[in-house]
Amino acid sequence: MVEQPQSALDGVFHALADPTRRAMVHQLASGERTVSELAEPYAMSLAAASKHVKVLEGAGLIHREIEGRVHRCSLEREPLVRALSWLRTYTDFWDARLDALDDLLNAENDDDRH
Amino acid sequence: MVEQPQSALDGVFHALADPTRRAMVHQLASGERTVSELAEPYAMSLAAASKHVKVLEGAGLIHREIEGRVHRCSLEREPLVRALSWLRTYTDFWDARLDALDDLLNAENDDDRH
DNA sequence: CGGTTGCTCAACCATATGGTTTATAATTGC
DNA sequence: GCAATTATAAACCATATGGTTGAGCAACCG
Repeated sequence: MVEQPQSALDGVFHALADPTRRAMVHQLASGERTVSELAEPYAMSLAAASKHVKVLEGAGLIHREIEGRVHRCSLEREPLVRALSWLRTYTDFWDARLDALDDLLNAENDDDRH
Repeated sequence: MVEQPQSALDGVFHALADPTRRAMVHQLASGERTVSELAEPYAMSLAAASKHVKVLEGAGLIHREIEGRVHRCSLEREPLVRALSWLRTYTDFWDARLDALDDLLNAENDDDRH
């Protein structure tokens, strides 16, 4: 499988597209959790929750530390930052466009540089 | 319960999970595009591209203006901001944890809250 | 008018996804 | 050793997704 820089975002956004997985991220934000702990809030089998954890892990969003029979999961910041950066590119661009419009509307000078 | 409208994020993250759709967002960042223009760079049928546009529209990421037979699409900022905010919650939280750790390492007091 | 363009819709197909249940492996505890 | 706990794997199912082709429709053009 050829991993292109964009395909990393595929996994991250896809992982975050599921409300259960986002809720798991939320849980992990307050500290490490075992798979059982992550699964506990949801009306689904442990196996199903385990799959969600696997998707999050595959996207790099969590790190798994195996301690005996317990799998302890923790949040990884980097993929979140990468997704954030991607989004910011476009929200910032929009801001820039709005700013430019604002500049035009409030124009004191017509300094037109890019 | 930080987030009730989680289903809105479902659509946004799902839409952004596809590289074609992210590329379309990229195209739209530099201005309005017709469906044909959005479809042109990709090795897929217009119908397929049209579906992608529909997904983006369904997620609220683009607005469609019909001018005669031409559908002119423009980027909507708000869903991007919403996704960004969601992500920032967790990257910021991480920062906070690192800050807290930093505080611990430099500890002068054992303030023990989270 | 008739042809072409821009786009969507419908039907279809292969694969992915999210869930289930049952089975299995490894660890822990009595 | 045996039983319970923690978690994954495997098989299965329904639905969603992303693509195709072909039809159809409205709008522009000559």
